[in-house]
This record gives sequence, C-alpha cells and structure tokens, in this order.
Amino acid sequence: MRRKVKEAAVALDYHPNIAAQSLIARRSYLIGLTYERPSPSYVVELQNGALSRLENGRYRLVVLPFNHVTSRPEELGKLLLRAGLDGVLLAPPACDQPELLDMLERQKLAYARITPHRDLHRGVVVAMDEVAAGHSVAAHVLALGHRRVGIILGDPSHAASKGRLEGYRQAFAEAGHSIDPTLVVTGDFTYDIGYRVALDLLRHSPRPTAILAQNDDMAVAAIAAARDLGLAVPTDVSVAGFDNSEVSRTAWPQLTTVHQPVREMAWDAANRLIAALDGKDELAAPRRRDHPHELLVRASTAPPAE
Amino acid sequence: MRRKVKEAAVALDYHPNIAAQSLIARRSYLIGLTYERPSPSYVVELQNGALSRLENGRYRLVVLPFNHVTSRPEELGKLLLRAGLDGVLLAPPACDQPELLDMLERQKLAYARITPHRDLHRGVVVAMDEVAAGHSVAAHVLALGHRRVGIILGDPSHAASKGRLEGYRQAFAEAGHSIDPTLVVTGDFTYDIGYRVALDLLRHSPRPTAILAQNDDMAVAAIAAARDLGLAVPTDVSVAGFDNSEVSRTAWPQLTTVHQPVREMAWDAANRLIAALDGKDELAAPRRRDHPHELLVRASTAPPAE
DNA sequence: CGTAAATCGGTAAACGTTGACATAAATAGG
DNA sequence: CCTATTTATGTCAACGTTTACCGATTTACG
Repeated sequence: MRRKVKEAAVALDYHPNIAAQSLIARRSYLIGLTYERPSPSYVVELQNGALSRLENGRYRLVVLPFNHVTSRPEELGKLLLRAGLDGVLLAPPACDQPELLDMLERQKLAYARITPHRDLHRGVVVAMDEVAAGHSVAAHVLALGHRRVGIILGDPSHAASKGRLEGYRQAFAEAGHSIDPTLVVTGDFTYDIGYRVALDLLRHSPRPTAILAQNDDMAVAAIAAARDLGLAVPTDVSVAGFDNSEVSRTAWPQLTTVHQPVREMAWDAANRLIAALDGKDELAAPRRRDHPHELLVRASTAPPAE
Repeated sequence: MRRKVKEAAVALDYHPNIAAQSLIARRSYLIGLTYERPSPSYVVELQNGALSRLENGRYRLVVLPFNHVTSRPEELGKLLLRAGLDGVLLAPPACDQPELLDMLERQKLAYARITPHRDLHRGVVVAMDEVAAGHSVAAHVLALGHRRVGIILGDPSHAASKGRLEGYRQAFAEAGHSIDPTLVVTGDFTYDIGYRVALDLLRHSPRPTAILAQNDDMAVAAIAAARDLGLAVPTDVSVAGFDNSEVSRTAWPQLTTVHQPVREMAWDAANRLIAALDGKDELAAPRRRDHPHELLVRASTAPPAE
C-alpha cells in the first residue's frame, strides 16, 4: 500500500519540496559553521568533523566564515540570523563573544561552542583542557633539559593563547624555573607572522635552545626561520607545535606537537546541537564535555646541544 | 510610508521567514559545493573563492564532500538533488562524470564545472590550460639542464593528471628529449602516497636529478623523502610542485610550482552560476573561460650538480 | 475646482507540504 | 455472521510569505 506509493514516487522521480517541508516543520535543517582566519587544516578538520555527524541525516552544513568577530559581534549575529539556520557551531573566537551569545539566545537560535574559554556555563560546550595541554608540551621540553625556551603566542583574541601559556607557566613552576618574559613573542597563528617573530627570537642572545609555538603553522615557520639562519632542528634548536594538524606530519623534521581533537570536538558539537534541536536534550547532557589531548613526541625536539 | 514599516520591522526585530520565501520564489538560495579527497589547502581555496562571490548576497554555501564519485556518480546525484539546492559547483573529479551531469540536467539543477577535462561543451565551464601549465614547469626544469627527470602523477581518476603529463611530454619533445617511462610513478595527490613513491624514485639508479610532482603535497613529500635519504634539495635533486598551495610557501626550501588560480576559478564559477540562476544568462557567456596559470620559480629547483 | 495620477488599505490566492479528521472499505476475531 | 479493529480514501486548514487586484483616499497639476 505505502510500498506502491513509494514505487510511484520513484517512477516519477518525485522529490519532496524542501522549502515546503521547512515551512511547516518550522525547521530549515541547516546547521551553520562559523570560524575566523582559516588555517586551512583547522577549518577542514572542523568541517569534516561536523560533516561526519551530519551525513546520512537531514541536516546540511552551511559555512559562514567571518573575520574580525571581536570588533563587530552584532554583525556576525545578524548574518547568522539572516541565514535561516536551525543551529550554529561557533569556533573561536566567535564562541567567546557574549554579545553574540545574547543575540542568539534572544532570537532562539541554538548554538554549540567549540573550545570556548569564558562563560563556560552558557550553552552547549565542547572543549579540551588547554592548560593541561600546554603543560604537557612545556614539561616535555623542560624534561629534555631546555632552560632558555622561546615562546610564540597565538592571536591574543583567541583565548586559547592564554590557556596554553598558563599551562607552560605551571610546568615551569613545577620544574622550579620560570618563563623568561623577553623570550615571549606574539604571533597570530599564521605562518608569515610566525616566521617574522621566530627570526626575532632566534637572533636573541643568548639564543633560546627550544621554541614552543602555539600552533603548528607557526612552529613550521620557526623551523624555516632556523634553517634560514643556518641552524639545524633539533640539533641547534628544538621546536614544538600545537594542534597536530596536517603540516605537523608533512614538516621536516616531523613536529613534536599536542594533538587537539578538533574533528572529534566538531563531531560532538554537531551531535549535541542536533540532539537539542530534535528535542532529545537529555542526550546532550552534560552541557560541557572535555576531549582528551595527547602529546606527540616526534623528531623536532631533542636535548639541548651544550 | 515604507520607511515606517521598515522602522517597525527593526523595532520588533522581525526577520522574514526564509522557508516561506523559498517556497514562493521556488528558490532555496542555496549553492552546493562538491569535492573529493580534500587536500585541505585546495578545499579551502575553493571554498573561499566561492564564498567571496556569495557574501553580501542572498545565496548561502552548502558543502557536500563526497568520496569515490567515479564509482558511484548516481549516488552523488541523489545527494545533490535531495539537498534542495539552486545550483552546484562541481570540482574534479565530479565535474567529469557524464552520468552525474545527465542526472542534474534531467532534474534541472544548474551546475558549474571547475577544471573539467572532457565534454567541455557541457554546461558552464571554468578551466585552466593544464597542458600549457605542465609544459611550463617541465620546460623550466629542462632549461636548467636536467635530463633524468622523475615524475609523480596525481590520482588517475582526476583528468588533470593526464593533461599535465601531456604538457610535460610536449616540453620534452620540444627540447629534443623524451620522458623515461621507468621514472614515472603514480600517486594520488596525498602526502603519504607521495612520500612512498618518491622514495622509490630516488632509489632508482641512476638517480633522477629532478622530480616533477603533480601537486604541492606530493612535492613536499618528495623533499622529505630526499632528506630522509640524505639528499639535499635542490643541490642533489630539484623538486617542482603544482598548484601554488599554502604548503608550497611554507615548505623549506620554498617550492617551485605552477600557480593554479583555484580561488579565481571558484569565484568565476559561482558568479556565472548565479548569473544563470538569476536569469542573466547573457552575462554568463562565454560558456567556457580559461584562467591563466603562472610558473613560480622558487628555491627548490636549480641546475643539476654533475 | 476638476481630472489624472499616485498612494493607501485590505482581501485573497498561491507556493508544496503535513497533520488532523471524517468517512468508507477491508480484515480479523469470536 | 456480527462487531471490533485495521487500513484505505478524501477533504481541509495551516505554515509565512508574495503578488495581484479592487476600491478608497490622497496628492499633483493645469
């Protein structure tokens, strides 16, 4: 009986009109993904994680990159509200804009926050322990015997930068040392700026024997800067990154880094967003979930030469 | 009069219901983007190119990656038709599946093809001259004096691999030489496979003095393979890539490569797709457009040592 | 002041579904 | 065979817009 209908549907290749379905269901079955300043590998991981949850479901993923969120959060809010989404995945730094969260809540647009660093009680949160992750990579370098350690921070508008730095600080304190503030420079997570500040760091005298970069792109830049100064990695200087992005494996030498489970977090964020949308809110609990990081020791770190 | 209405709309912060608008306009204002096997940098370029055309317009971008298109083009067709799109941007190898194009035409789903290599008369086409691009990089290496040249092909299901190879062949012929078939190996555009086949190539005796890789990821893998064998680039072996993707600049030494205008092509494809959807078909003409490539000579190529 | 044009206010159909409901027909159980 | 239940068939309102249209009112212009 219903089989016949389905057969007829196939025969006429009838496809239900999605707009009409959306209209009556009061759902668009669209999930947004916002991010800023795309480090390609990060964006693709994020996207693939979310997509792996969405495939074989009704929901579709709309990508909405948006730059300079911190200076104009309301504009992003308008963009998101105009996009007719059912829910949105917020990557840093958008996930840390209270004004934006206010807007979304006022308009009842569901959201999930990926690695936020403030107001952790608000909305659905997936995170990793940035402090512990920072701690583990710094402890590794200290255990190798390094003392003069250069640090390349990420974009200050991303709160992850602070968390990771705090982790470094704790590791230094535990080892009975402290960070040399003259060896701390600020990047913005991009290769180009990373290269520039790494050069500054390596021209410092006495030269640092190790560099902790807050993402892999900047770590790779530091390796290039070292080579351009005639220094070998890890013989003359050790370099560690952060994220375990594709470049960390394709770099030479392969980067010691901390695996950031971006894919898994994006999957989880999408999963719980959908659970909330489909009214299975219980499944979304607990509101906050931490995903484990992992220190990956590869070829770019070694004991100092002297 | 209408000003008052707009003011009231703002005051009540009223946002028109997109589903209802779509229903009546018989438009979803959704553009799809399909691609396969995401080399992160390629995907991001593609996406950003399309997005840069879409922003400030009504259209939104839905990402629909799909693997193994060549073995199941109808499945991708179903996915696209079910997604409720107004139009779709087809990257390789989906853009070269006649069955898929047939389905889309039958269901009247507009499409634009990015760098297709067959049936170039069908639909909207944006392309580059792969043969000429392959020619230019091969000619460069030959002009440096290389004769034993290893070649790492891309995924055979991507027609670009053939076009680029044909360009190499022409350059060799013009120089009065020919490609040594024992020095041609097949990769799949990924780093890992690229690394493996590059090792094979470099263990060949006599060793090639230069390697032409059909994308940058594989070229970077070849550099890593060379270093792992104790060979310096470009002193012992020159390496050239293809695409001018981000890794080509962050690699060390920076890669000689051919700029593939992915961003521009994606912009153009989106532009002409929208022109067709909005009924400004005249603006979409000519149906086919070639974008210029550009040889970028950087640090990874030099004359052979001997 | 009178006519033509522009503006206003209101009603209604249409877009393609879904879901509720009512009625009619088929099937099952005792 | 009769009732109770399941299954089939059909009608209609609703979702939130847009577009067309009609009549009423205002404005512009000679």
